[in-house]
Amino acid sequence: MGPVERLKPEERRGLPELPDVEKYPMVITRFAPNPNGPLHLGHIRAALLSHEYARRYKGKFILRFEDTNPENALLEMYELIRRDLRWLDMSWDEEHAQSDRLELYYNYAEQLLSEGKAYVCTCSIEDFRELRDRGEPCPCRELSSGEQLQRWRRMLAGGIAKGEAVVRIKTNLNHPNPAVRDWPALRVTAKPHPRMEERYSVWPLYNFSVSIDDHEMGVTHIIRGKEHEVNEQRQRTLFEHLGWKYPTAVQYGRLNMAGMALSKTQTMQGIRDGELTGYDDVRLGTIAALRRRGFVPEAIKQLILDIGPTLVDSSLSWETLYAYNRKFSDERADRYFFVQNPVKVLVHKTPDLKQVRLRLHPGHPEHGERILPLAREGDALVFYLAGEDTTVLQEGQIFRLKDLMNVTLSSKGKVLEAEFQGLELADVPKIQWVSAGAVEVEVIKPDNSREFGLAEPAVAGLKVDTILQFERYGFVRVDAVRPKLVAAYAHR
RNA sequence: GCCCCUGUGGUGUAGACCGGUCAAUCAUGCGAGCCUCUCGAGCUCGCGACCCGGGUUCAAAUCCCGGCGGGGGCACCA
Repeated sequence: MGPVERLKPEERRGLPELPDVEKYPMVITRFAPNPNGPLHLGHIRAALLSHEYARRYKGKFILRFEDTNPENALLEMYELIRRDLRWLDMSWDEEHAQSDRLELYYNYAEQLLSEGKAYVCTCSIEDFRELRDRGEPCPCRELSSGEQLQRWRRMLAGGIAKGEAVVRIKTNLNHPNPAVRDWPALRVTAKPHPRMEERYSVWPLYNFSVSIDDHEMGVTHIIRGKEHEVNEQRQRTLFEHLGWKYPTAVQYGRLNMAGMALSKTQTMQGIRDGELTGYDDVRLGTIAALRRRGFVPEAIKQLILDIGPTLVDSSLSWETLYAYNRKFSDERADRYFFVQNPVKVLVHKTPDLKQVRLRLHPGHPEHGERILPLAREGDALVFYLAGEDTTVLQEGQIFRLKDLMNVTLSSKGKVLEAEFQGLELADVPKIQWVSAGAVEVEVIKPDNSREFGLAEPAVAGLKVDTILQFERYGFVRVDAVRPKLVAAYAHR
């Protein structure tokens, strides 16, 4: 139906246009991770969207480490995060760490205190909350700016212990959401910072440093998760105090991966307890884990961009990720034979064959060939077949050793025996096999369980990080080659 | 409890702001077939959705109201 109408192919896929682009001379976005844990799919969504938009509008993309909590920032994370971004082919035009910018935050804090737009609160958190929930000011709020500055200097000089004082931004005390009222901007911390060590003991809180940096760095579009809705309201109050224009905000919903814990806290806890093997434990949804399993960055990127910046929560299935990944892996991955739980089979009455040469990739002859040598034992050729394949086979059944020969299973006794039938391609079940020079392989499955088997000799020359397909088994990445070959499993 | 967001097939999305061309897009999934010396890939065909109820209108997935469902936030974390 609609024969003419249907021809219209102009259906635009990809991200929607960013709002307000015309209001700015240049689009500037940022990715602002807390270096307290590994990046996962959820973080990457923020990064990828921000990066993609910056590139689309020929703007600027900033990487900013939000490391203002000395309690949980981890030195190793800065580089792991950069690595993950590079792996996903993201480049950034500027890089900052908030821990380098404390003087800047202090200056603004002082300005706000002297202008009566902020105050140093020494109330206990319980007392403050009680007043706040009633919409009433705490006693500290009423003090003169001179007294505020005095308190502030005492904070900076180390005269106030952790938890004893906090700088609050004044807001409307009747704001409908109590969480927004007189929110905290800077606090005293006790632990040394991984980068700055003992140099500072007063650290800004998220909403304060984010606001200042977004303004100072000229960020035009803030793309972030909807869990920041209330934070945005808080930040707007600060922008008003300082007479700044709030950037355009774009929010997206939560991204759930079926059956996968994306939580940073849980991940870190698991690693500490030894429940998980590391940031790249194959059970995790971290970028490091996906990389380890052999997912290709383009697949992850395309999937995330296809989901786009929708405000609705999405729960992704692994199947979808697999489908995206197969598209890329299938093109690139060379093929090899692998038999899980190998079972020995003797094939009698065969021609005198020594080896067989096969293409590395069925669709790409230019990838080259591999050689599978054949082992002989007396008058028979020796093969190893996957245990599961042999249990299904019946005595008398004819099947084909793929790319080699047809045989009939003659005995399923203690040793499996078969008889040669012919070389010509036949319409019978085809199964993978290995013979001489087979290599032991350990496969790490996505649940971190192990499977063992033998692969053809050609895999011995593979390097770590190679992505390949074990035919009829799945796509894997070479995770280690010594002391033995270990492969991490991605998917079928 | 309080503040806020959201609801299109099994899943992820397009369409919604500017109602009609939407008997609703694309992908994935599932089913059938073709192709292929892999249970992978590719090709063809098929299955499958506008949360519910009102209202506005000649006309509603699209606008309004109510209900129900899902989610986020209410840290001296980010």
